[in-house]
Amino acid sequence: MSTETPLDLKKTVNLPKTGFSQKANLGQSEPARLKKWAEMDLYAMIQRSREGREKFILHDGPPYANSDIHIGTALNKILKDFVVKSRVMLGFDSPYVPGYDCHGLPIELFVDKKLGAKKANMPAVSIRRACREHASEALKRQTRDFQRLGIFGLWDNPYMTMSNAYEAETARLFGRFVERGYVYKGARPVYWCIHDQTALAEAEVEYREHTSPSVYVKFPLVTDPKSIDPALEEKKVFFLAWTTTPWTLPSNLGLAVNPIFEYAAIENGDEVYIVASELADAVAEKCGLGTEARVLARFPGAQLDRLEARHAWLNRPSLLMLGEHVTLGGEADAETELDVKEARDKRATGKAGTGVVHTAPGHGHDDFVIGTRYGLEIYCPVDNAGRFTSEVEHFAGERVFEANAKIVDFMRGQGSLLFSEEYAHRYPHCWRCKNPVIFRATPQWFISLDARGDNTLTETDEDGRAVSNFTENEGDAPLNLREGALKEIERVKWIPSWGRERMKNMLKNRPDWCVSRQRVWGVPIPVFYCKGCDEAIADSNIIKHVADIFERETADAWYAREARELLPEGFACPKCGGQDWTKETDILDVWFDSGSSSVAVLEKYPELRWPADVYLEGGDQYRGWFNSSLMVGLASHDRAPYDRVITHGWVINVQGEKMSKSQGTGISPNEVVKQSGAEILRLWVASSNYQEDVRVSDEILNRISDAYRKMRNTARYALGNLDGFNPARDSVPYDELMEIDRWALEELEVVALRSRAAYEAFEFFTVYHALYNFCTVTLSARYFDIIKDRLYTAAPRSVARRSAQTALYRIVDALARLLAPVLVFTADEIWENLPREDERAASVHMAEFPAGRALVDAELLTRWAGIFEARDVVLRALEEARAAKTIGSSLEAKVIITASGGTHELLKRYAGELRYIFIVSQVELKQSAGEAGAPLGVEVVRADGEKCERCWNYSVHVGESERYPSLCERCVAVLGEIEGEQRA
RNA sequence: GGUGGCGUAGCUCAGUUGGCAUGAGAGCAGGCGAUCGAUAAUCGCCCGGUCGCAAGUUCGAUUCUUGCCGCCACCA
Repeated sequence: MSTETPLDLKKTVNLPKTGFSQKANLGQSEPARLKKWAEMDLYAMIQRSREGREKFILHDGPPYANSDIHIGTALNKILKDFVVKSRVMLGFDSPYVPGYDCHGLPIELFVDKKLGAKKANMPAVSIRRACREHASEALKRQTRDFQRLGIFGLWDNPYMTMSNAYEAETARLFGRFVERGYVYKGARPVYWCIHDQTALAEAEVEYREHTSPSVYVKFPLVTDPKSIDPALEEKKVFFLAWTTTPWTLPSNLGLAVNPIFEYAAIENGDEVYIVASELADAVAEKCGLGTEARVLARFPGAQLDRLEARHAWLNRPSLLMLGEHVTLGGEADAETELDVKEARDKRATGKAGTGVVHTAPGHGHDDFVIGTRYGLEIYCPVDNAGRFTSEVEHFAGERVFEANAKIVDFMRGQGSLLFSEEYAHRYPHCWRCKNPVIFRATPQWFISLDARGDNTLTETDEDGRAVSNFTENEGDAPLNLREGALKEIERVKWIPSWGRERMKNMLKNRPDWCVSRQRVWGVPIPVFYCKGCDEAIADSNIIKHVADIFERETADAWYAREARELLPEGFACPKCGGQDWTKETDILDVWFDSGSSSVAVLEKYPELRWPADVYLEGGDQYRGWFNSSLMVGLASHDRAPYDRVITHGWVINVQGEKMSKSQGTGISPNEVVKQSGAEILRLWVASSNYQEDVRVSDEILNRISDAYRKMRNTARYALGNLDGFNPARDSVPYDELMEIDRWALEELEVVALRSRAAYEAFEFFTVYHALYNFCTVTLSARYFDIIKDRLYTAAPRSVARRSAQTALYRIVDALARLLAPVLVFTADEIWENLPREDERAASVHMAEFPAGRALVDAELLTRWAGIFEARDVVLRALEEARAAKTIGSSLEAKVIITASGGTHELLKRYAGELRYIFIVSQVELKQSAGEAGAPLGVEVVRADGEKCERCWNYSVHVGESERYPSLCERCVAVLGEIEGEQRA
């Protein structure tokens, strides 16, 4: 026995100690850590650390460089970051080159507004400069915000669709389409303002109240009526069409009916009208034929295919066509594109139609599509100012809106009008001059989806691999773009899997790709026209020449230079030999720009490669970027530029409505970052099932903050109890660990396996829930609570304590790695606060996920599942005792358990441990003769003996030591150990 | 209107190849309590769901089928 003074009991308790603070203070700590990472150039370090590893390429879809980032943009970028970081930690070389979509209408419109009236007199080059500046500004801000979110990537050198190299490549790729025979010039209806005499984009029209004449027009059947139904023999049969744009009637070339509708022939005196059966009564009433239609015959719409009618008054055929776009009820019925919008808003509010749709291919989108399918001319006898051209009988020179009334009068006089009335509806207007617009076919450049490419690739790429795999058998005609795309869609992996179906459906019915835009902020369509003979020069060699100029000077060269300077020297028109040229004024659709990225980026950055392993974007990109990228991939490499496509849903609020900035329902990512930290936003993304729409609200973010704190505290507890622990020196071999410590490690193994698998499958929400549940239930509520006694009161270097520390160390080390892709900042902070180890990487982001063992000790886990079941029963009993005021703290309790059969055996095996597992002072185990499966009997009484001053357990041995009279036998022994160590 | 998707506790998610733990789980939130040696922490107990609605198939459906409703995206 020592004669020294007894130890200060408080000081012999091993309380947690760590530099890892409880409060995260993310608002300040995150920027500080970002600065540190920037100084050490962590991204480059990560890249170097993975040199030579298998590559995994996520190709960034470029966000639009217009405004500040939106919550949806944040969701997208954070998900991408999860992918890249987790692939790095799975051991891949996974670089990330972010990009920006810089051209296009919204920027140009913004600049228009800023320049105001000045713009009219400005040269295109100046406008483009202003656009370029605007995009640069926006992308700088976005870059700053993305970095603030903890997203790692090549931020110093992102790709920009407006860079000279990119613009040049875009032009070259257009040349590639030309070379393969996919490009043609044709007419297609677009919004047209007859006041400003310009085409308008969808975004440039606004809907306002407008009154139009609503007319029911008779088109006489030319085909023998008895071929439809014998009952119609010898009758005067008419198709009855409805429209609110009578001025498009002179351009009528056909009538559309829905093949799956039933149609009826209704009688009116000696005339018979064909309308949709379901609308027959409504039409009859409207047109004054009585309240009930007299039906002579009924037949399916499909039966009317390709029958011939005559124009309502012109001596010209009007072809019967079948179209799914024909609907019943609502105002969309007999309409051109202009009114279809209306139907969207008002859904079948009134039955104004007839089920027979007047079709003018030059004046409506549906009309155009169906007209093209049936080989009709895209007829548009209306000039830029909205006047009928001279070929229009009776109305030449009339302005279309004024012509409406004249046409109605004319039809009334001539007998083809059955009924007309004024009709109020919403109609598109020019956003600038506020006048109503029309739909009018104008010349545009198209990429054909059905033309056979007549110039298949024969080249090899840099790796010497043949890049043509379009045709499997020599001699077969090459697939066209549509067929090629469908084939590739089959091969690509879609996540979620229904993406394939969706992509296919979209592709099947899509019309040719109109790549013309009548704008200046973009890549010009590099085509020349001969002034002498009007020949269009769309030639891939010429385009290559132009692209090389773009490469040096940006595409501004198109506007800054004369045509002659852009063409090879001495170039003459192959048709007439002329040498005077004009330049095409249209620019390329921005989707062509971004669609070019796989080639313009993946093949240009040395760390990347074509094709990409994965594209990851919102579901709106099926028709957008996924599609345009696929087209460019096919034209350039005969293959999709991606092997996998992952899509995410939209960010919506609690009511399930989409986030809207204008309605103030949006949550700004920058606000969240400022108030709560980027970690919270990232954790929110991880917690959500992104494959569906993702909900966000203040409440949800608060929950996430709570979850963050819980995980942080869990890590902090482990770190605090590892103070002074040296893994190399103090670790206890696995086989010598106490069983509950092994249990914790087995549970860790299960979670680690699960998380790894979830990362591999891009199921981050599974990672989140697995890790969060592990922290709260397995660790905090169970393991940590149970080992607390041992950690605090056992001798610091005792095997018992080191056993727990060994487990804690491995757990928190693994936790940091597994959390790293999500909690980028916090995981790194945990990493820093782990006990030093020589081979530890400078940042958790250079480390890999825990390797994981193949085998888990399932038997051990099953045993402990049984123990914890019993524990739950005991805890309930303790709660009752607490309510009865028998005990307060659970250490004041002694638990008497009665069990039978297997349960008894199990508990007996751990008899010595039970008091620690239940966190009570004493446990008495009794065997009952009850049948197997009988409920556990639990009795709770006051613990025997006195409370030990040091460990707070109750013991009958307190007071037995003279030196430490207030201590239990355990603590007396521990203090002896400590004193021994101090002497040594 | 077309195509695709979603709908399990207040919130985020599990789960059910249709019953074989017949009583649908977890965490958070809420209520009550314990502790005061993870402390702007920690632990426990309790409350909470007619698995969107309605039919059908079946001995039996939240799970299968159909229809409907609601919400979202793309498109017309």
